[in-house]
Amino acid sequence: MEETEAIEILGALAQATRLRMVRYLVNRGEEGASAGEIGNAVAAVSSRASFHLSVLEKSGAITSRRRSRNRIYRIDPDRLGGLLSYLLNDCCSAHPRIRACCLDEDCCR
Amino acid sequence: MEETEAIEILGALAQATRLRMVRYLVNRGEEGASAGEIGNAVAAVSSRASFHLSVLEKSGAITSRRRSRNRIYRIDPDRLGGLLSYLLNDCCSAHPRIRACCLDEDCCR
DNA sequence: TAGATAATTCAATAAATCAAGAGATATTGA
DNA sequence: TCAATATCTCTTGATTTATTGAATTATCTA
Repeated sequence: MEETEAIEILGALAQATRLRMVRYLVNRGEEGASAGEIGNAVAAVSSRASFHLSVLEKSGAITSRRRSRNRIYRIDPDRLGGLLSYLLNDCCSAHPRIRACCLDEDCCR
Repeated sequence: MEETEAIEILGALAQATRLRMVRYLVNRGEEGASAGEIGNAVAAVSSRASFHLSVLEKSGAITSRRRSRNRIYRIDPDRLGGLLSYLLNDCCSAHPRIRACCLDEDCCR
């Protein structure tokens, strides 16, 4: 992953509404969710939800496709995994202590 | 880790100069580096380096202490590890595919 | 103590981001 | 085609962030 791509995803995640959207979509899995459902889940009015979803999609963290009247959003696991790999393996040179935190859920709180 | 803490670190990392600073500091390890060295390494004038270092320190990604005339900065591995753990285990519910990317450096590019 | 060095703070400006609502667009079904 | 539904785009204003150079603070050494 390129630095500019990583920065775009990091910036997309660095916002409470958007981070909650990602968390919600991870739990929805393959099924995904419509913009309306997501907006409801994170308490955002439709225009706000649409804006934040477009930021997430532009960064590549999520994908979408239209299904009837709805637009269904899903996370892109490879993309999110790619970001984590970039941070851990590339930026942090697989630092042993940082790596241990990822493997062991109870490591760093 | 709290959501607000994670967002602050994500926001700190979502900027090219700061991400390069972190990458540089990871490679410096325990030894750390002075503000001047870091500014040089990332091609930032002193006031800009100071500003970005303070953003990183405020987020908790790095720590500092004065040593003689210099201020020495170091990464906080537990804090960075905590962020990765938060993203992987908490936000992404240890999603198998995302997790695989972290463990296998060649998984998601 | 005076001068040199290292880093931070300040002031000014430019740019980006966020929020909410109004209106526009796309899709479906009667 | 018309009305209803779902989503997106645009506008406005407020807030935050980034950049630069000048001024300030802290520290060391001759």
